[in-house]
Amino acid sequence: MTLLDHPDAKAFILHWGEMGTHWGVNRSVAQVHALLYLSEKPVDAEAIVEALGLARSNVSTALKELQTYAIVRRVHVEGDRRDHFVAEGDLWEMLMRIVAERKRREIDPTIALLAELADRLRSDDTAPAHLRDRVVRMHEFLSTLGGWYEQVRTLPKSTLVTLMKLGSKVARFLPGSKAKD
Amino acid sequence: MTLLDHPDAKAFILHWGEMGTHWGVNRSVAQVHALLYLSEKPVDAEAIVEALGLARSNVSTALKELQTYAIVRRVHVEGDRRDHFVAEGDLWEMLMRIVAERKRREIDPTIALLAELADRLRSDDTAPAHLRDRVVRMHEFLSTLGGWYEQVRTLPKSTLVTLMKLGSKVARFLPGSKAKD
DNA sequence: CAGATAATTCTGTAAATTCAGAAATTGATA
DNA sequence: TATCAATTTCTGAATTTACAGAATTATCTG
Repeated sequence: MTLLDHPDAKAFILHWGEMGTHWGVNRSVAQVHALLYLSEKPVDAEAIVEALGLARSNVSTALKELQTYAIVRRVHVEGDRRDHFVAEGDLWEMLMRIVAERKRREIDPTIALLAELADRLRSDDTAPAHLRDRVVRMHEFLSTLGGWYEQVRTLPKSTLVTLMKLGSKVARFLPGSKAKD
Repeated sequence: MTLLDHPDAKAFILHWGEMGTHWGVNRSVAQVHALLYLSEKPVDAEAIVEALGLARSNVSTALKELQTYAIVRRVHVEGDRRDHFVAEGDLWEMLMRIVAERKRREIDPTIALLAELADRLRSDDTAPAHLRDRVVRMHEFLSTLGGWYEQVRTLPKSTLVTLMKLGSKVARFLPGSKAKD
């Protein structure tokens, strides 16, 4: 593969793989994603195998995982019966989808558990007050954060980008703020 | 330890430990943190060992790690020469510190690498245009995100809480928005 | 300063994760 | 419906990571 011959492409892919391992995604998954992200055209599984030196099976698993994150999709290339794959090119979109999936997998179940614990502790006289307080607080915190996320994700991307470009200047527009920096 | 006898405390700690493994922190570190978070009083290392059934060495390592995140600190308890530890109780503060540390450890080096790659690709005629474009875009994206974070973290916590409670309603206050929901 | 206790670092082992190859399945074509 | 390519699933091996215990270093007390 010609793309992979480029040392900077290789550096990107290797680094991306390491990043993955620090963020709860396995190295192969992250590398496959990096390769697809850099690639101009849809790539088939066999080409990924050759480019990254992974086993066919791993590539298959990685592609499946990336598709559940919805940051890679299967496309059909005319005159070729093999499946080809492309990565989401819009980075903002990519980030949103990863966040959505991780929330679904990990945060939501955590909130559910905390709700249960908090609920039980509230009606348990024998429970140490401090324990109750801490669990309730954590539940409230994550729920608030989750609720905020659910709201913000409904905003159009353009609004989000505007907000981000504003940076700390958002504060200016809040009601009750004397407009200064 | 009396706190740990409570089944809900145990459930919290175990779940927190699993969460850790999905977010790039090892189980012991997350469990020690959970225990300290739930505990009313400062806890010494030996007590943690007994409560969680970990080796003394692991507890030592975990405490060190939590201190580099600055979400646990050492406190002195009168009349006891052993070190005792307490977790940050303000959850918002806790989150900010974790984010800060992970950015420092993982995001900043990534941005630095991308800057280097993007720079080299810009002055490399032989590089595929698409590769250059993708790397440059990723660099810009992460830089923007990083810059946004650096700005937002300077805002007072109260402002941040206000912003969060506002949720999607922030959009209303942006210049050029016809105030509706 | 000697003895004791606490804390950290080092090292071998256990556990968990990742991954390659084999086997099984799917699905397209003739 | 038989065949062949493509893809996925399963399983054992290899690598990596987490951890317990031993050894070392630091700190406190009398």
